[in-house]
Amino acid sequence: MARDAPYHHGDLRPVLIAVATEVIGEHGATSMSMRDVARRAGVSHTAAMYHFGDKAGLLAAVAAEGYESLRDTLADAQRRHRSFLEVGVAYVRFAVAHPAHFEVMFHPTMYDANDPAVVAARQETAALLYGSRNATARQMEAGMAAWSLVHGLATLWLGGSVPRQLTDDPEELTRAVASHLRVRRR
Amino acid sequence: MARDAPYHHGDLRPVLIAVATEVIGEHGATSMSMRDVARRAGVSHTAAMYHFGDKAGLLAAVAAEGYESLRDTLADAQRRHRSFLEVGVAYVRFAVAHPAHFEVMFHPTMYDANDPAVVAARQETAALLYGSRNATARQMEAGMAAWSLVHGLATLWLGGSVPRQLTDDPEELTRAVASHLRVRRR
DNA sequence: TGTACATCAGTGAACGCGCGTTCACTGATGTAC
DNA sequence: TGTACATCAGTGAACGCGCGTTCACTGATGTAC
Repeated sequence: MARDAPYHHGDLRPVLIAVATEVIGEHGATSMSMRDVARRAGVSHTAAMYHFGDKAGLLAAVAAEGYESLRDTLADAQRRHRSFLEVGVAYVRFAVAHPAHFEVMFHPTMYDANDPAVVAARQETAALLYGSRNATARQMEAGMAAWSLVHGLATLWLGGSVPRQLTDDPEELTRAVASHLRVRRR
Repeated sequence: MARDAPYHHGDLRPVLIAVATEVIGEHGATSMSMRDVARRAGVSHTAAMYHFGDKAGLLAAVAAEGYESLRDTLADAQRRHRSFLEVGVAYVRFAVAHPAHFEVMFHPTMYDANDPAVVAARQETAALLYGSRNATARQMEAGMAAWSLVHGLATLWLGGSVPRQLTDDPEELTRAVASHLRVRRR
């Protein structure tokens, strides 16, 4: 790979993000190092510094990609099913399918949380969860209830806190758990 | 402190756990180092190795202490109020008051999750959340619903994902959010 | 009441390692004229 | 169509640092006789 590699990689930035995501999935975000990521990408570690400035910059890129991907996933579920339950199911499915992105996204002290790309995608994601961009306090509370439920379920699942007896399938679990709750009409 | 310290500390183990918790609260669990903890406790870092074997051992002790403390907190709320809502409120309050313990507890890859003290306290905690030690699948699902809700809320709060407009008080938020949901009678 | 000895609880020096960051540099590419 | 030059995208060596682990050792304490 390094044998016939041209001096200019041509597409290094997205490759580094993908490799970083892979490493984070294996060993966790704080164990990720720029040197390891660069090594796996077949490139000097200073090349990674060039593209992201520092380690926090690379993690910010992972977080931004995660929020964008989650936003698209939720928007798609919303458009196809027009069902809040299905949005929640899509949320859990995303978390389980992309644990590395999920981990980084919700640990904003690890990266620059004011990164413009992160802020934009995160706001768009939140708007989908609150049901509207200019939600009332009551709407936001109801949105937080739903968000908390699926976020907690996803987090507990990833952390291995869900009893094995229940089910092997996170999607099935989400439906079963949600069936025990209903939104109160106030 | 190091000037007149006796050769035998006399109570080093709990002190090291407390210092570790402090460090984790400041910089996160993966940034915690045995050397830093020992340094802050005024003791050689090999003394810390002696008590916990390795870094994972110290984190297991923090997790065990966390589960025991959470178990006591939830049991107390249950005993005093006989209300599931109050148990949930106590859960969120615990997480916000003890973010370091909370962080370690739910990242079992960081420590030896089969540590007997951890396993015991964790099972007792789970039993409180499921409402019973020998719960049926339906009971466990309902328990997971409540647990997910408060766990998600606590996690999102600690991660800074709750909009500032809502409230500054996590307990108030928990009550407001929970008021939008009711348990379905099936 | 001594005393010998095992065990417990700690010290401090040394090791090799991977890390992030900095630096001077090079090779490839795009652009103005 | 050339050519000069700026900019972009990378290299590789060097730095100082903190880390976990290991090692031989020491000082204090508990226990058997």
